[in-house]
Amino acid sequence: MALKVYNTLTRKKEEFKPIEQGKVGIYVCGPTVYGHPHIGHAKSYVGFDVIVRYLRYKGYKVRYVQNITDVGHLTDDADQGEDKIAKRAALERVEPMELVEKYMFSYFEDMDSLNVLRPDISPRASGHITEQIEMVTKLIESGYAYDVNGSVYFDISKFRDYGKLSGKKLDDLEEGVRIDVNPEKRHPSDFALWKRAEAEHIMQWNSPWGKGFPGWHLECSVMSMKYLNATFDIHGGGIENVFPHHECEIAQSESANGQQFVKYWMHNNMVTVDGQKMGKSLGNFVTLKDAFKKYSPLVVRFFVLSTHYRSPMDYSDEALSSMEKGMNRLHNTIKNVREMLSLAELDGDVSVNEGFKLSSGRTLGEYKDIFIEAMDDDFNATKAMGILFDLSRDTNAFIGSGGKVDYGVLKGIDSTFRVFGGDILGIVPDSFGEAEGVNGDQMDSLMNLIIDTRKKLRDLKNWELSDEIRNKLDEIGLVIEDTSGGATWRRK
RNA sequence: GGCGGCAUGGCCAAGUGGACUAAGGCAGCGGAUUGCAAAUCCGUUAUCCCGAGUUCGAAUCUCGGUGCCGCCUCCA
Repeated sequence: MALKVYNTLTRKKEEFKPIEQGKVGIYVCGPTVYGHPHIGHAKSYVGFDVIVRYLRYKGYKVRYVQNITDVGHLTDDADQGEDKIAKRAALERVEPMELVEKYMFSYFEDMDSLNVLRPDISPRASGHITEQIEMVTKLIESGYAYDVNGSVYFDISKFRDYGKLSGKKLDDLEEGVRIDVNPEKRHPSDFALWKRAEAEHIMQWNSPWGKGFPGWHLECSVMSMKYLNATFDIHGGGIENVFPHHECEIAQSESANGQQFVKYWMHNNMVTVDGQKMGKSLGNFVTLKDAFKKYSPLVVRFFVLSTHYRSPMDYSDEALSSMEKGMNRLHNTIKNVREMLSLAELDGDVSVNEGFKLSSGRTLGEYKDIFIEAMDDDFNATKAMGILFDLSRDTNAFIGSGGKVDYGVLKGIDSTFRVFGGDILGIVPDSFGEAEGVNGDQMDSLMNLIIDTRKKLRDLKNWELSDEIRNKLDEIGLVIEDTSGGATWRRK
């Protein structure tokens, strides 16, 4: 079975073949840290998290680089406008780098909550000014860029392939210009590699062209090539960055090196909120911190994965709460399995039995096959998640079938959930933690006491009181389930 | 105006020519189980926006509509 990846460059699914056998270099456009991360960040970075996790599962040694943009991203991509960081810093009355620290931590905090693994390198644009200046120099020397009054622009007419990623033609672009053309540019689509800084601009560095700061597109080229290679395997990002950002990255990188920049371009789709585009101007931004007040981060992750990474995702309360119920059901199955298993393992080691035919007719080995088949098809985590639900139903039927349970099968089920649900999709925790502030053992003892007491009441057929206890516990979020084998409890 | 994408059951969402008599989740309904609940299991709820065409065969390809969305300005 071969892994297939949809490549924006060719607009086709292609078999994934890394440049260097057994290794993958992947660069994903990171956030511009001038505000708290929002649900769009979750879609993007959870999506790529699963991609990276799966590549590792497949045995690749992956180096995952994701930048932090802390300078140069203007409020207007036509190279006018203000620097987003500087603007926001002025608003919050802090140093730009203070602002950057604050929101970078906020970003990592939320990503950690979403169970997104940290990139191997999180390079910051402001930490790579020297390298960026070097690249601009190289482009000027080779005739791809020109400097005007202390700003340097990339000369788009020198790069024949401009538009190969986005499918745009230069002629068409000129037509639709809705913004004032910067008179310094030779062609309206020429883009800034280096910007002259006005005296009052807070962030500026010395350069051969005077004081200034790097253009936004430059950092990604410089940092990806520094930590990966002049040609590397995967470059990812949001679909809205295909043009102009990634197109410009290609132009400057391939001009500088005379070789292909990226082999596979991967783009994830956008988020809408209640069917409407989420945008600053529309004021319908959902920050992750807000979402987490209502839904656990794992629910948000679950929700993100319920839509394929290349499809748009609509955020709504209805969708989130239906996901929450689904996730709880899945987790519940796994909790039951682990409980039974831990009891069984008190009596000695259990060896895995993968060959057992579950009631769907599938064995665990077959589950593994179809799961991998789904993931191999351009990381179809949505389909893969559906397979986990199939396994959940099979598991429940297996547990509830009565008679003696083969613990080897249970152990196989548990490890299947751990690897596919946990390691790869990141939606199944290693352990289901206890509520904070309450000692787990104490809580268990307390609940066992209540369960024992209720059993006595129920033996006396005192339904009224035993039901009252069950209902009251339910109200405070503790669910008692009376089964033929005795009562169990769980948190809602 | 230019370029690109999407349209699947009540809702969300996989599936891009033949095991689809269309996954999975949520919601609903019927049944099993239960003292009653809960949980769980079983069954049940769609011919894939409209029209024409290609094909032995189409949700899946082509053309023409209709609707929505994205990029070309902010934003992952």
